[in-house]
Amino acid sequence: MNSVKQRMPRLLGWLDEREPDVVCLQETKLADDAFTALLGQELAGRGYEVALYGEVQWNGVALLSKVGLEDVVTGVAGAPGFPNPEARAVAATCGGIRIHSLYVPNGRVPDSDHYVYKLAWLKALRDVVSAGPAEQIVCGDMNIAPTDADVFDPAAYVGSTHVTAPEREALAELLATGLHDVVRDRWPTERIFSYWDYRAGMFHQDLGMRIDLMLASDPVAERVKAAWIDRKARKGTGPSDHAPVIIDLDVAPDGDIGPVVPPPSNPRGARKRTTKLPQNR
DNA sequence: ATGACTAAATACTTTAGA
Repeated sequence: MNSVKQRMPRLLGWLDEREPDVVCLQETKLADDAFTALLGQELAGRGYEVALYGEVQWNGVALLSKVGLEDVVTGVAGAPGFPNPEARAVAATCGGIRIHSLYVPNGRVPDSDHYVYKLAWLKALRDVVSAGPAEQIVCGDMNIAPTDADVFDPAAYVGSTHVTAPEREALAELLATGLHDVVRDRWPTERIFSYWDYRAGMFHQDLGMRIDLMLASDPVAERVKAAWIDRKARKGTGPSDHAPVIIDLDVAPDGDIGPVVPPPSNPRGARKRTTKLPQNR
């Protein structure tokens, strides 16, 4: 979000456009009471239950759900603070899936105190996910580009955080609990970024990084029918510097995630689409 | 030239982001 307060009109417009069942927000930069005062009514009116873990100035995460919001846990058990606990994780069970909305620490400079904090935080996260149920989604601003294909120019990031071997190893250990990077799996060779620096026209030149990830366990990954980065949401006036990542899940055999919607009756017969769809860029 | 842009607290500047 880079401030939910600054992004409120865009957020509400995006919710109305996409109508997601579950939404994970990061970098809300708002204390919980201020979040509720600002957005409580707007979200309730759209059918969302809300779980919040915010603070006054920085960080802040949220989970919105139309399909249930049970067993809410804030923070990551066993994770360090910097030095105090920071509002970087909220988890809940929504429609039968354990969902984690995460804002992984930045790391700032390799080998700095903040970098050590980032790695320790990720290790604690791995342990929590490892002990979690079979159906999980681990998502948010992971602040790691999984491979060099996930940055516009690997040479530009040498010596920077987000691409170092220990960070990528920490991500690999998280994935080794049984998670799939479902957006990369869907677009194995495409240039796809989720973050572009505000400066120097980086977005307009498509010079970015893919650091916002949607990681799903096996039974959830099997239900992914679409997965993409909503680059359009980064355009226009007053955007965040990140774009939303979206996945569309098929309804589970037990009906998890939303009501089963009957197919529309179409007495005149289905019409074939003949116009070419625009590219998502 | 560690610049550029955006946001926050508290404040007219510093810290943070990545």
